[in-house]
Amino acid sequence: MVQEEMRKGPWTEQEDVQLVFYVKMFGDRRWDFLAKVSGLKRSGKSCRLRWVNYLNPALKRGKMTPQEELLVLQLHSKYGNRWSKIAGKLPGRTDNEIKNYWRTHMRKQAQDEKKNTNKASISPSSSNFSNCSSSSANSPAEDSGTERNDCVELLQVAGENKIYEGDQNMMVYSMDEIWKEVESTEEIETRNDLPVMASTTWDYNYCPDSLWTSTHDHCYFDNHQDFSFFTG
DNA sequence: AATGAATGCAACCGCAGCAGA
DNA sequence: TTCTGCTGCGGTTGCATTCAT
Repeated sequence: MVQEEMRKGPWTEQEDVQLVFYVKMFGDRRWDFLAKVSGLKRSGKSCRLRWVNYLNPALKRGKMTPQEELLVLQLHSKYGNRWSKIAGKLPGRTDNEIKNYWRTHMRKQAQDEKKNTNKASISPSSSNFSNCSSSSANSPAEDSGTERNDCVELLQVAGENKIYEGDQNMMVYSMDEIWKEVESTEEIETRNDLPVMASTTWDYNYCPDSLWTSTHDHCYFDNHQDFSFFTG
């Protein structure tokens, strides 16, 4: 058999529409199958990535809020570079997004530190963010309690137990509330002994899962249906 | 206005883990 | 038990946009 050449690189609008359609139809599993039936000349892997990082309607778009940024810093100090784990605590954010954010953050931090060392004699106080995170870039701390306190402290410095009030639509959480949220999800996680769902699949309630679950081992695809209007 | 540097983000790659045959 | 294919993860790259000069 001649292997059909796979497309790579940026996705077109047409491809996006097509992928969304088929994911809605069959759910966000069995990516190889989806890639085949959709007629997209993409690998299953590529389709999954596109969906998870961009097309999934559960995703939040736009900049991270200060509380999300703070949470990322804290969770990173807890989990290290386990981005999917961190993303699991930030609904609507992807591991890729967090990873990118972290890289940017680290880059900024490195630059700031460079600057600070240059003028250390002038201004001895470095940023609170870097205090909070730098110690743990590659060594996740076991004891989250102290980090938590550090961050509460950080928040108090920033704004008396409240974070981010700039946008009226934005919820205002205390750090305790955020941590309660984190801990409660962990409790459920350990109690059920189930893996945390990646955030990107949360609230994916319109997916007709039954199309997959009817038979777990085999995917039945109704070939009689005409989807050619998409590929045409 | 032009251009080079910095930044942000989407996408790819390789690997590990898991489940089914 | 071993093999194979699929999925998901983390690291990395490359391109487009923004910023500074």
